[in-house]
Amino acid sequence: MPELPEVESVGRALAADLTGRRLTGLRVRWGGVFEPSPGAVRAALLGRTLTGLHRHGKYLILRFEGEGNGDAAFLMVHLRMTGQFLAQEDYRPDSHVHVTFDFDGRAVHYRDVRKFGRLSLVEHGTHPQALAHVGPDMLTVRTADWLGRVRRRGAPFKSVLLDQGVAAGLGNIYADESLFLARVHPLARPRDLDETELREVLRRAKQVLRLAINHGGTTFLDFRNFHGQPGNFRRKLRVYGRGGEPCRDCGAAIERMVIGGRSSCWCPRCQPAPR
DNA sequence: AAGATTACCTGAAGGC
DNA sequence: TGCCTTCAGGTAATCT
Repeated sequence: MPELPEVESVGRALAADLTGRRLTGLRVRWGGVFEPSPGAVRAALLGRTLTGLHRHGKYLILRFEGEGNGDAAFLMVHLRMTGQFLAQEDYRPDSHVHVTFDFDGRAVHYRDVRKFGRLSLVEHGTHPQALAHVGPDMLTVRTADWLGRVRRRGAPFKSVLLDQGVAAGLGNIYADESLFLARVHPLARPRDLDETELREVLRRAKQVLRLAINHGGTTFLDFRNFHGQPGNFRRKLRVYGRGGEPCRDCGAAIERMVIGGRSSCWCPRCQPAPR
């Protein structure tokens, strides 16, 4: 599932391959991925050049310029659960490929088995509001800003980390990993922790995100990897998906429970239960 | 009004 | 050519 590190990796690959190229074709098999509509996206972007790509949390924002009315237009991408961009030369689209972009003859396929992902047109004027509901990026948020956002929260820390309005980018995997590294129980409430503990959670979150980026992410299919193999961070995971298995640090059995509707794993010895 | 629950989707896995 | 249920998780909408 793409979280911040996987989205970062996809974005880097897209930027490296497509920046400066012109969108010459748009083949749509299932128009439901586009907001507000395939026609609007086609009218706004076809014939224009991809001039920049930016990531914020789990969003990718593609900037298109040239021709048109002179103003830049943006395509805001969220891969949700199973969205992928694939560009292997010999790739044969299957029934889950909903859109194929042609960039000067180079085909880039958008594939999404569960159809949760969205490719949203953002017109020039509405650009500032497009991400208004999303908090600062988890990788670059300033400590004082983040502390102010979490300090009074009474929900389980696990849920606060997943709240993209607080800070954007952590998903279920890296939220569990961050709490393990910080030695904080997922049910601990931010308002009950002291500032040192809160700072440690943020420090560890940034650390694990950077580490995962350097390993190519955990589960996404990198479109530059013609084998379609996943990133290799999976083997580094300390608690996520390891319920019942021994903690790599202390050997205790990793526990699992549902918190805020999300499967959550932690080590009962390394992350003692809150009082 | 923050916190909890459900809807959106499909495929894998497991029980029987 | 087995059928059915459960699970997986990001976010928006809908609840309490």
